[in-house]
Amino acid sequence: MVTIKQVAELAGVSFKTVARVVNKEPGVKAYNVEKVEDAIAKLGYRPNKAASLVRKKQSDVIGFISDEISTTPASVAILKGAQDMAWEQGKTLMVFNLDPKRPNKDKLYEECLQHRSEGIIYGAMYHQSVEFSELFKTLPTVLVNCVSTHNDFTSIVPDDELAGYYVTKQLLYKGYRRIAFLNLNPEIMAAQQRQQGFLKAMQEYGIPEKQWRIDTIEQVVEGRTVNIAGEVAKQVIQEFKPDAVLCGKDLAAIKVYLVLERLGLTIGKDIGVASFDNWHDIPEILEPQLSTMALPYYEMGRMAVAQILSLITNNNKAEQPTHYKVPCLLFDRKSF
Amino acid sequence: MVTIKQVAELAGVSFKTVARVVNKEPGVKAYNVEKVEDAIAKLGYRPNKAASLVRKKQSDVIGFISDEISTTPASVAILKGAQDMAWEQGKTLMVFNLDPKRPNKDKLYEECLQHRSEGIIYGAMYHQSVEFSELFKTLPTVLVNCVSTHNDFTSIVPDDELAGYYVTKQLLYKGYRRIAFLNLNPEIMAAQQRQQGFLKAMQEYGIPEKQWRIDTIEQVVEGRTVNIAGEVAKQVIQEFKPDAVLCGKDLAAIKVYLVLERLGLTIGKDIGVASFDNWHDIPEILEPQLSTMALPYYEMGRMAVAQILSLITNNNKAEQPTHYKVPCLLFDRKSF
DNA sequence: CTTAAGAATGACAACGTTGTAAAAATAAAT
DNA sequence: ATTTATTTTTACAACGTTGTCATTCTTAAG
Repeated sequence: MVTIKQVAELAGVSFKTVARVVNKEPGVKAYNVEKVEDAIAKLGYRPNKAASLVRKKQSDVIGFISDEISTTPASVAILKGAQDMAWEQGKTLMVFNLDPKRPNKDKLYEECLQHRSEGIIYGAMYHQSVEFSELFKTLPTVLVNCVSTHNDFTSIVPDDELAGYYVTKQLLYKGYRRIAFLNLNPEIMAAQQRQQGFLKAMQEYGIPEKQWRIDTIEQVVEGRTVNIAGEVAKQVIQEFKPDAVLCGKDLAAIKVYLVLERLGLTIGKDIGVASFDNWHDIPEILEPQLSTMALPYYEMGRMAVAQILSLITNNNKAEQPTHYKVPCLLFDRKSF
Repeated sequence: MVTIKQVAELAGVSFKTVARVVNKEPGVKAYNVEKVEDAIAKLGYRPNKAASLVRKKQSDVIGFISDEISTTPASVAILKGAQDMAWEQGKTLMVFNLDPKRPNKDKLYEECLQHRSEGIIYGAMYHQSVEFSELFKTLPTVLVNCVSTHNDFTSIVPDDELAGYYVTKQLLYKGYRRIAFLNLNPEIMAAQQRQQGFLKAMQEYGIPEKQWRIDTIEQVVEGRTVNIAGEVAKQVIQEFKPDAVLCGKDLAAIKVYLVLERLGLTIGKDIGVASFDNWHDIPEILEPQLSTMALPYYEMGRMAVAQILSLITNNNKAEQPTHYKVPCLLFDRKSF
């Protein structure tokens, strides 16, 4: 690899002058700038970020640790948002995935430390509560889509309660009065909070208990989450005969659509369907198109980097960690 | 940040001895090892990878550049595979996404060069042909899910022709004789090659032209790809009345399922459905479960890193680039 | 033409490591 | 006990940058 000194030699100036040109520092004669730039182009010189870091003690790298996140399509958007923001701010993201078999967060954190990351973002697949060791206090650290069990980190999560409340209210507002909520695994915070929002809306409208029903579409068997949306949907719809179904995720809504098609019910007329996620093409591929609460993952990713940067500039001073709840947006289509 | 010298001072040895302990070099007295390890623990020392790189000229970093890949769920698995393999081999992946608005591959390549990446993986969203500048010849470079327009890079792609051939043969073998192929955008290599495989199988079985039909479920309007699976599926099924439908992707299969449910046809009995992708939970959430050709993205990601490592150790010597076609696996479920 | 001030350039230390070679300590052989 | 061989430790240069400060070159003023 060609170094700054080789460039200097070819350009016939001192290597410090080359450094000035490379870093766009002022005070270099135009003819020298030209000579240097020619030499750089000719030799194909690229500054060595590592050497620069050693001297400057500034890596411009932010670590991104995720629990499986980058394989789950729903929350890939977090990564994308973080990456876009990081790039805009002249930072580079270093991405690590937890090994699902031996999930060792600390090991990855160590890796980030060795690369002299300036901060760490930890992203989770589902909105949940996660335990962190003291090690995570080393650098400015922000949690996305999860909170710490001791609430001792700045976190960015979707406002699932508000989302549950809002979509339920919309259902009620449009006149639906017998609603089945096919919720996610209740161990997940998202499920709990949405349920609270759901209940709050029910209460405000004074809907009696017999007119709604909550079931879970995920079962945890030996640590693995099993999707039972199919059977549950069929059973709930046939037994309870709701006039609207609220699904915990778009994938479950597919299942509901299929059941309803088979029963000959017209979605959006005979029965309403709503959901959470707004996952890629799914809501638009369904017919009628699915109305769903979009989870603001992309925005959350951006916010995470923004928060990290703010922590860095404030020198991570131990003020109270902040907990951000990002509102979700209803994509109002045709299914209710 | 604490340095090796501070550790040496506390341990009462020279900093070179500390370096030996850190790098597990032999020839340090046991009592010194202990003193050093104590000091390291007490001070929380972590080796500075950047400083190490400057001296050793070995970054252990592999660059991963993708065109939108990490936002498209189908191929996120590539990234995961690459990351797993990299981690196993003691390498770190540095991930960059192309900005879809201003897709400047070279800029990201430059970034990797500045970090002294040892090699670059370029991953594409769809199996396609991509043009690369000379810059990409700088480091050992491997393409995943795409090939270069001049075939001048080692590439790893799914064997889409074989996949198309195989799944079609399976359909024919099971007795289906009137098959509609709802193919992806024909500009994409995946679509072209699957079509070749499809036709080859048709020919081998001597199926006359009138008994099959190929339509496209994606339209390119002003650079944007628009999904028209819905209308096409409905139209083809009603007009052509196939006894089997082969879908270009699982998402399109959802659409086909919905159409068939409405028409009262029983999938797997009245009509067969097959697809490509094996995308997350979708094939299993459908009923009957969808038989689909799984694209070997995870494996391709792993292979990419393996190839990079082999190129690195062979010093990237300009032998002919190799083109790997990875076979796809049929997940044989219940839909045909 | 001389001088002073300011602009441009250069010399060199420093960053935290690794690599090399020399020095010191220990063990083995005489 | 002395010498030799071996193991362990240390001193110091090197890596490619950036930061500091001294030096040289320009330009303008006297």
